[in-house]
Amino acid sequence: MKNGKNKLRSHCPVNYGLEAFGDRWALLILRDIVFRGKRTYGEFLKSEEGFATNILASRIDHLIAAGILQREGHETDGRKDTFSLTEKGLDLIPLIFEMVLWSAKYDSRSEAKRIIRLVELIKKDNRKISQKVMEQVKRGEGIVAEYLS
Amino acid sequence: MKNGKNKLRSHCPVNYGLEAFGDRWALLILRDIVFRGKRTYGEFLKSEEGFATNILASRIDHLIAAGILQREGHETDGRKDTFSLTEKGLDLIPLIFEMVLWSAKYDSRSEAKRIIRLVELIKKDNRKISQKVMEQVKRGEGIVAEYLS
DNA sequence: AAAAATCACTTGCATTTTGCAAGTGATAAT
DNA sequence: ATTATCACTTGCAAAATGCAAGTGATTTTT
Repeated sequence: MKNGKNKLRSHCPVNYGLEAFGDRWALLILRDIVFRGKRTYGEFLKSEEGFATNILASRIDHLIAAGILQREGHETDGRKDTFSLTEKGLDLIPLIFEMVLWSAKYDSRSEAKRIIRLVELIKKDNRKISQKVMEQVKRGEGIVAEYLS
Repeated sequence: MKNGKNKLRSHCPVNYGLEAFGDRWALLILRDIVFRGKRTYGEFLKSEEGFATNILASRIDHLIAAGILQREGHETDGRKDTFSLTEKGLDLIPLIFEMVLWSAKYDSRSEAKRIIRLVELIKKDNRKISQKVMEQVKRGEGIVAEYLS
């Protein structure tokens, strides 16, 4: 991974996206925030895909440098920081949802089966449901129960 | 990169997408096909981001194993193969378009400025324009002139 | 028909990135 | 005061990447 200070290889929109968030681990952090309402380093670390501690730290730094994530001190525990999506990060939700749609269609064992209601809503109007979810995530809720199963 | 035979780390829809096409180079191949109408190894190699020859070969293999790309013999030149998107690959176009939208919004130097018309159409109705572009790409046209500038 | 060029790779090797285990220093809980 | 928890960093082996230099199959040029 390159850090935010290196110049981009190109300003092609696809390449820009890739360099900003298109890293395997970086996108999983965003998923954890959006779908699981996670907010701290320790919570990210518990993800089933298995972050290495150094990689997680470096990806968080990268996302912050890219203006996608922001860090604040934890309200009650001085050891922790709280991470949340900036406006720029929230705007990635429609893209993540398209990814969910695609995987739901092509992965026969997709866990998207547990969020059929949400998948239907994305299919119907991604922009609309994304807007709604962006508000929820902004309030720190993650994907709420109403979309599950 | 892991090859198609390794099992997935998870069937989370986001992770599935990442393992299938969510590699820096893999997505650039798709971009080259969709936006530039490229079809051969040599054409991909010329991309401004600079593929290494071995990486390009391995990513093509990966995309084929993932069922996103397909290989056919070139019509007139026996040294070449022609690569094209499968149905599964074409279905990634809406996702790529969301990426373009996001980059257009946040990269002040985005080359998306040269496809303002297309960006507007995506904003208005991604599904609709994607459908149209899918047909064009299927015919081997890449993004056509009407969307440029 | 022979020689040269093109094309799609593969190979070898140095550099970079990853993944794991084991710290470390700060805060919190007991 | 002592121990645990948390968010990292460090060190190092293993894997992936990037580059240069092949290689073998066509195709083009002479």
